[in-house]
Amino acid sequence: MNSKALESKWQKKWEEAKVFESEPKDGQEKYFVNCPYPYMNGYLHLGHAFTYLRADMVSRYQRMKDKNVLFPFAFHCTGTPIVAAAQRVKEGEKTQISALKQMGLSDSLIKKFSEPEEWTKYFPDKAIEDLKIFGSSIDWRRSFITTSLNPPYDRFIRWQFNQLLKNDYLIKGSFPVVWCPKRETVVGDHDRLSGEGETPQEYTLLKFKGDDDYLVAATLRPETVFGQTNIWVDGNGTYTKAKVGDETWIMSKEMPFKLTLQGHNVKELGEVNGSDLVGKKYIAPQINSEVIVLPSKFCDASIGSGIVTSVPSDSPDDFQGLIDLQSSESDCKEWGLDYDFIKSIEPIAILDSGEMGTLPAPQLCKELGIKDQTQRKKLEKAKQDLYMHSFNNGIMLDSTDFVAGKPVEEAREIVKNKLIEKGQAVVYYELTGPVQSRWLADCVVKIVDNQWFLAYANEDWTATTEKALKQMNLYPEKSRNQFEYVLQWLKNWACVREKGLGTKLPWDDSWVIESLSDSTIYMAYYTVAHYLQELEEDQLTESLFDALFGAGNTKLASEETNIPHADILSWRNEFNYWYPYDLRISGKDLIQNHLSFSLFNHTAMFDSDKWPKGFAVNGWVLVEGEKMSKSKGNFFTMKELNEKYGADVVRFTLCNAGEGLDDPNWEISFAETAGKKLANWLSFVKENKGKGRTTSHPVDDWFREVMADVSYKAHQASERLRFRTSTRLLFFELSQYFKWYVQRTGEPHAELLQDYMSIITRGIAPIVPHTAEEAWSLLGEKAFVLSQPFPQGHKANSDVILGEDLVKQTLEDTRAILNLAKIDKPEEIVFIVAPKWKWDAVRTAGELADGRGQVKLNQLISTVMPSIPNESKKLGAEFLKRWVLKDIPSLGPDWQKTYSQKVDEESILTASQEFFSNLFDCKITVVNADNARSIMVAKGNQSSPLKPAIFVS
RNA sequence: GCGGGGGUCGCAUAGUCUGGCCAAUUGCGUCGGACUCAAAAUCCGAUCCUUAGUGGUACGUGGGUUCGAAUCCCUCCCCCCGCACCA
Repeated sequence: MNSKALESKWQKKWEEAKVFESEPKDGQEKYFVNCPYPYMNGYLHLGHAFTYLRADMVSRYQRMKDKNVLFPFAFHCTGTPIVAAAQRVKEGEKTQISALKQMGLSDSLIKKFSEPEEWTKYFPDKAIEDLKIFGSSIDWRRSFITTSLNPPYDRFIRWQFNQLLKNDYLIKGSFPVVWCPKRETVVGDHDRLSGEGETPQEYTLLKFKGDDDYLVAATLRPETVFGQTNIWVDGNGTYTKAKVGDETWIMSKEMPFKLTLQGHNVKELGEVNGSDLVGKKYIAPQINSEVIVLPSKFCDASIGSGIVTSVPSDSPDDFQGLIDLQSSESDCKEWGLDYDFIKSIEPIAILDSGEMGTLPAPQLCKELGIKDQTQRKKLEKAKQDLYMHSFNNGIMLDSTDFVAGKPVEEAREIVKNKLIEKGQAVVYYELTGPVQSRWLADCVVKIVDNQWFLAYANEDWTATTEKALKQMNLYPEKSRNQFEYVLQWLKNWACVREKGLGTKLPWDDSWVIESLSDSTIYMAYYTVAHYLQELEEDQLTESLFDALFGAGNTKLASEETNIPHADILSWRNEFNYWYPYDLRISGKDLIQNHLSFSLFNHTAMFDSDKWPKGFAVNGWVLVEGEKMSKSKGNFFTMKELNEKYGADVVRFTLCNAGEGLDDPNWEISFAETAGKKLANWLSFVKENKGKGRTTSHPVDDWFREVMADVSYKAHQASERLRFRTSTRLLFFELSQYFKWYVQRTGEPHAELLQDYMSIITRGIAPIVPHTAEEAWSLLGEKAFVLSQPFPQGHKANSDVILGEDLVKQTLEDTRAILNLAKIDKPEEIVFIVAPKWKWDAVRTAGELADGRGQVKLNQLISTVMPSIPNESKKLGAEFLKRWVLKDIPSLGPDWQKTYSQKVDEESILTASQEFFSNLFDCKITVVNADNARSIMVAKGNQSSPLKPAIFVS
């Protein structure tokens, strides 16, 4: 039977037996595991598969630990990407349509994809298919999609937001967004022709007071106002004069529109030539002294106001502009400027930037050899370097008044707020870079009023959430630092959008709840999803959700909904049975948003006994060490992988790809060979069922202990979700031991052979469930292996292990010697074991050893020498010296324990004589050094306990 | 820059918390051998240097602590994740 037929055979059996349809069971401990639902704008890929495999392995492992396991799954459709993509299909956009074609969709199907609904139907179906073929142990009855397309879930989210509002977790404010003026709409990354990743950036717009108007200049560095010496304008440009509020401002032509979008009341009055401004004087903010307007070539009308405040001490542009003017009397004359006055302008030191000094801009310009202000590239770099450097290292000088001595990072906020307070500046936004919408318009920043925020910055809420985090299990534990940091660092989250699929805000249907905010407590919904999904819309009342998930009255809910009271009670019990969830598994990128949001919302919505119990995070799947991407051609969907390799191979290789926070690395070459390894296991089981000898052999004890030991370690690893370690131990290492065992005994003992097959089959069942089921049935078992106990084992008996280690070590040493001596066919091999007196000496040394295992040589010699036979006294002294000075340091602190065990080297090696002689095809002699033949005495003197001397000829 | 995680024998990974039993796990690759007419598969052995074995060098760089460091401390270099309206 090929692997695919085998896999679907077992999937069908599981489905028929409904083993994954989880129901509460009194008296059985539950385990609820889940992972974030995928976004439904495409097929599931290798990256999804990794996280979902982890969830599935945990789920199956816990099942084998006799837990009642719930593993549900759902589909995320909230947000703009689906809507945007559907819109593109509607508009007949080529790239979008060819992307769908590449997914293998037919033309007629693609036509339907102009409606978002089609996406939310098609891809979930495909995802279910992929995950079923993958062998996922999911309770599919509880699945659903998000958004208003699914009324029960929609009502659940509405209930959640009503609760959040009622309990003051939502606050209102304003928020800057990227805006397309042509389409009059917010522009997300998915709606851009260019400028992906660009965001609104906050500037401080400084106001320079003139006789009857203001010049305005935007800056990212308000703390540098103390160093202002002049103002720059484009002398050849044209500016606009406009009424802003009650004041008259002069600014770039583009700016009035931007100001309007940012909530200002603007009325344009007319044009002003830049040249008319040159030479005028205005009062600069904060320093309240007059500064002169000067011409420059670097003023950019598309950013800010097209007017720039000049701080030559800390801005390379400003410094160079000034130098250029000061070195050209003719230019000054042309602009009608007083050359002597211009020459008298000097940079004013305002901050100490450490290694760059107190006048960093002049210094940097000199260092870089900048000649004039037209060297844009060099100046741009200088600006970038200086900006970062000062921000991180700068300390404000004493002359800077109320921020003296403060780091730049702090001073910036303080100065900005002070200027705003005094009416000398306002907050103003620009984009971090140009953005073009797919409606071919240049985008700008718009301030959205009435924006709702989830108040994650709220200190009380944060404190409660930190408490919840403290009680959680984290896998790996070292991710805790990151979580702790994020909880502190999270700001209020703008949780509603103007467009996209989703749930409408209950009290204002012009807003849609955004995708990260409608997915924070839905794990609770899973517990009763299969009931709620069957209800009529008018039954989905607030009182029902209160009764199920909150403190609501079940009788009241029953009356309002006409749902039998007993049903509501039983649903409520089911929620109480499963919740809280035990583990949520996701990629590490979700620590800083989704997982933390989820924790916040749990503390807001539920009592502490319903707070999450565990998070597991993992890295991003790499393919052959590279990031998976469509452009690199190493992008794999679950569908194609399932088809190409079969589920168990994908599971096996993905599991082996990595664990912990590191990025797992999936290797194609391993996937190519892994199928054989699994098939080999099945044939091994088939061939060896019921086989084995019934007589006993000395090495049987060893193998029994090894199996217990490996099982023990694998169990420990699995408890920590380290399934790769567990698989390596059971599937690879244990089979190495088995090979050795067969080598040693010729034929394994029947009972141990059956144990061996049972342990591995059960141990790999969470990882490769289909292969394991098949193996289990080949072993003659009727029940599913998925409900068998996971191997637990115990710590090994070290005496037994040590004896066999001696044989292994001796074999390795013998091989090494034969190899080095270049002897292919030895005639005789002699193992010369250490004499009794050496053992006695070593044990005595062990008794004399201190806490660190150290032994004083003098003390040892005087204690041991009397009992060493006369003829060996000289040898004895040498041996003791070597033992104390060389061997002990390399053996480690607890070396005594090893040597205090009962090991009879002579009899162990003698019992292995046949093994060695078969292997080397020669005579094997084991002899005690005391009885060594004369030619071997010298060799025999080299023997140590557990390290026999070896003589080959 | 900030916060977090890393850099290990051709590649990839374990070991680091709790220093010594670590020349260091496992997979892949490579080389040699067995089987075969041959190949694939499978099995056995080898895979830092040196050597009739217990030696030398080595876990990003440079220092330090220690009898002893892949493991602890400090410097520097490099890589990955996140830094928000994107799901």
